[in-house]
Amino acid sequence: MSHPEEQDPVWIDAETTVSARPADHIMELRLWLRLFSCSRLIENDIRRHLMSEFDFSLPRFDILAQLDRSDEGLVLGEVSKRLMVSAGNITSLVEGLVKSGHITRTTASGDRRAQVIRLTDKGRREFRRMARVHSDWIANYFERMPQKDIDRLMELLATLKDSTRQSIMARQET
Amino acid sequence: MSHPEEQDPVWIDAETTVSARPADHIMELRLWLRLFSCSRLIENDIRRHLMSEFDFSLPRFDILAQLDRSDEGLVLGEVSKRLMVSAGNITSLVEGLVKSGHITRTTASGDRRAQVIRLTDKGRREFRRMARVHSDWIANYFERMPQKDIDRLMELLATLKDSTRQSIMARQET
DNA sequence: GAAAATTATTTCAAGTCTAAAGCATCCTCA
DNA sequence: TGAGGATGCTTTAGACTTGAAATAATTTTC
Repeated sequence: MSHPEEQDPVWIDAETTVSARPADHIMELRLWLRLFSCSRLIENDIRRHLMSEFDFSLPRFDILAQLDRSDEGLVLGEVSKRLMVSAGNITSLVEGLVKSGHITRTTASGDRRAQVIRLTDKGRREFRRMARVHSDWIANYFERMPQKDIDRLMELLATLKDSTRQSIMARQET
Repeated sequence: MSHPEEQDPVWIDAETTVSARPADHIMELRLWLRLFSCSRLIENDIRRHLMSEFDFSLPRFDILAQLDRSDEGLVLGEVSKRLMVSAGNITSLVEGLVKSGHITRTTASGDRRAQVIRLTDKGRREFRRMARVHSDWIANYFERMPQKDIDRLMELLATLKDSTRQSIMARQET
């Protein structure tokens, strides 16, 4: 990630170097890696526990979590967007959840292309049983952080999300 | 994720409710989801660009990135640990990178179980070509954040990582 | 109102990922 | 020194993931 082969031009003095080295971005890179490793650390841990304690995969859990909030169910495309995974991926997960009796799938009234999925009673019951423990795990990760740090982190991540979205948008317009 | 079915016992008044609802953890849950979505947003974007501009997958790039920092190469287990992916996964990625001529693999001197991988000249050259652009993308994500927010986020994520690690350790000792 | 463009989903191939089992090698300690 | 355990890696089966192409339905446009 460092670029030892990129030498600063000799006419750049120390002062200039600090303020004008657009090609380096070392701090940003480290921040990204740190963000990523936090995320991965937690995600892996959740995945393992969900599997070992409930024999349920994280992607399946994530879909149920989205559905638990909406009684009217959700269209597949909406689930795909919220979980930030491809549409093709959702198809097979939904198929599995229908087969295991956790959700139902019906054609949307008014748009025969769209599929609406909903939790079944079994799905809701089992999701909530898992969610109760799941939320305890999560709380544990943050347990050793002061409340004010948690609040601040929440704000900063909101800022980052906005910044990132804008950056992605901007590139797409090009 | 919300638990509408969990009613507070009636003897808990409003005051108590605020300070003593250990089973809810709504803020922590939201913080995790926000962290996760930031991470996923960025990761997905990087993956897409790496693929479309260099026809190179993110997992392969990640391995090269680890190797670029160490001239003496790395043992597979070390790569696995740093990237936080399973050992079995590394095996096939390494196989591919050897086949495409980006890295070499040799048995570690002194331990015939261990495999050391190193960048080839081609690997280093191609990695750095990609890394240059890659670090620009990263910088863009953070571009709209004030420097002091970036610094603070860096600190808070370090705190979170520690907190999370301890939480995971603590559970494993049980 | 029909062609063209868009949208929602499915299918497919190829790649990534994990956990668990297996193999080979190394280390420990009596 | 040699049995037992630990370590490093590979193999395997199965689940997840993506992007691209295909299908079907809707909306737009002229």
